[in-house]
Amino acid sequence: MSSPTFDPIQVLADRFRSAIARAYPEAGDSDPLITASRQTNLGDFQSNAAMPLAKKLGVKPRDAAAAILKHLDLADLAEPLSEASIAGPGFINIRLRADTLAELVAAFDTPDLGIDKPARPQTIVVDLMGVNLAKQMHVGHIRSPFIGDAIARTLERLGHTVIRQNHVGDWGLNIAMTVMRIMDEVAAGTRSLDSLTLDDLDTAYRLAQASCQRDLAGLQACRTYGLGPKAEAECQAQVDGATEAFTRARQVLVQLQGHEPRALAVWQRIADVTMAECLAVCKRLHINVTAEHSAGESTYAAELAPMVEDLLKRGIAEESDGALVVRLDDPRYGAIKEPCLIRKSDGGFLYATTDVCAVRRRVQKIGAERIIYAIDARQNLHLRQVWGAARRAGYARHPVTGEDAMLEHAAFGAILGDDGRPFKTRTGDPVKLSDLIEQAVTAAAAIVREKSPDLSPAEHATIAETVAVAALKHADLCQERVKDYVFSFGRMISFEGNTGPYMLMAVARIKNIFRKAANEIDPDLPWPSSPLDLREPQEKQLALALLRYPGAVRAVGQSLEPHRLSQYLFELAGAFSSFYDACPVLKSEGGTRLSRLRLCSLTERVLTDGLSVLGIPTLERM
RNA sequence: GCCCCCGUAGCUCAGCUGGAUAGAGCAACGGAUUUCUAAUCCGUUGGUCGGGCGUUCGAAUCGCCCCGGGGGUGCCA
Repeated sequence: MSSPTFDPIQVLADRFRSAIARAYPEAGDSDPLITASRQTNLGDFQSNAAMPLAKKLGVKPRDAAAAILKHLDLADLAEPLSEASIAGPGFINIRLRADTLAELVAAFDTPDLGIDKPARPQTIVVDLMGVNLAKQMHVGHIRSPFIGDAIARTLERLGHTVIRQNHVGDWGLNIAMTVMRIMDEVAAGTRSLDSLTLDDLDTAYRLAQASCQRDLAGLQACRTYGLGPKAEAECQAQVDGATEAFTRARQVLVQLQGHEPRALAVWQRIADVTMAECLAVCKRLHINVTAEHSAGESTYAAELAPMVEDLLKRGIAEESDGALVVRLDDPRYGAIKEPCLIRKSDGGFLYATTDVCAVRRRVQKIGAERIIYAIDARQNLHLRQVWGAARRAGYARHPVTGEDAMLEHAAFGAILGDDGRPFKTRTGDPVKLSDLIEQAVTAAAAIVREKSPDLSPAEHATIAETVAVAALKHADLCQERVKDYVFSFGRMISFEGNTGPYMLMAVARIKNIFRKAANEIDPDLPWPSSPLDLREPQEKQLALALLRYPGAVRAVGQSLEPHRLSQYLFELAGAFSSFYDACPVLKSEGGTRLSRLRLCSLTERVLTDGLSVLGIPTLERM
């Protein structure tokens, strides 16, 4: 739990709780309902306790507020209370004393910035990537790792044990088709495995898909409309060819399943090429996903048949039209009409089979008490089916706690273009991720060169890279994840408003103050521990904003919505900008300067820490 | 058909377990710079919170019914 020493809401809640208990002993334990005031002209905090209390006891709300006030002693914390502190139907407004606020900020000024370890850390699996072999990464792939990594970092920051899982799509018939295609090309001497690139694979993947796709509709049309023997023969040839290719692809899949060395070598090469690119992108975007987080579908392949046997034997799975399903009508399993299909009538397994198997491994072997899926919102039904099946099978029951793991979908919407339709290039192709990053870096570089001409080209390059990455990630993470959002290159890279560059700028300005301070001021000045003197309104507002940090991080841990932290950080940066404008730091003197330096330092630490929790890198200067 | 998600200012979006006159940013307009980065700050203009009914002292928030948009829906992943 949170340490009560720095949190004004906790401190006030304690006082209100006892005041309420004295004013209305018959009321029992009543929530003081302390919140930060929305209008700062009325106060810093407010209690909404009087209204529900009055209702419960059948008295007038304002009378209840007056009674609470009568028993409330905040003289050491807040500015004097009076009748005027009661507003509207019974709100009680509180303004903290500057010295109290200073004490709270000093208590908050610890290495962990008010976020202490949980009494019992949880083991949490975050499913956050899911790239597919042989497919070029495009913008559609980016939300999962952005959001998933931010959630993972948040939970780590809160003291939990987080296991990232990159659920790589590296198995199944689609992959076998590509393996077949590459094997054919190698056999024909048109392809060298050594020089294989992801672009090559992307092309091969698409060609392979097409070659296995039987155009039955076309053939039917030829016959129906009598398009002539030639057209019909061509269509027939296509269908025959596709049928043959499809059959061969199935054979390749069998070879892969049997670890046939030649097919497996090609598969391994495809996996290596894809993963190298994927992990390089992660590294460049400061996404904490590395090789050790890979848990591809192929690693579950051998477990599927025994698992399905287990389900069948225990009567959890049943046959239906030749297929094997797990029914989920029971409310305990989600009350889902559509059953979870785990084996096709031809004996093949489906992605649901693998996903059920993944729940089992994550809970039974990894020990997950909570599994979070940072996955496209469209997968919601699929996930609920998988969870229902896993719970029904007992796979979700934690071996130690004996309780079902929490299974949560951190769903996200699509990235749209200006036209409100899914973000595509002018030609209609998906936007390649590497192209998007390059474009962002180029745009950032142009701005940095213009704004900071005094820096070296090497510095420009470094800064542009970081600004671009921050802009991209921030543009995604500042939005409510479940909604679609409109991607705007100009808005993202802008320094105005709630953007990555604006946030980096706030950090860089503070760093700049300390750079100057180191030159112009005795470096031994005791600002890190000097008393805070919060006399200006901007100083108070900044202090109040700082104290909200732990709550903002916890809110993300609970809601799995990183935009809440982003929103908070933007508000903190705004409070700092107002402070920066109104309160000179280096030009002030004595205690004021020391106090302001400490305030700056704290702000910088919170901003940097908060951005790092979101996975956004910061800069010393820009 | 059934299920899920979304609808807040001209645009892009916040709005916490229901709380006061619904907030930011952009755009528009007006100010502030011999200044620690003006890449900023301060102010003005702008909204029947998709519509209705209900619960409540109090609803953008909770419930029900509509309207509009998107998505999913047994043998692809």
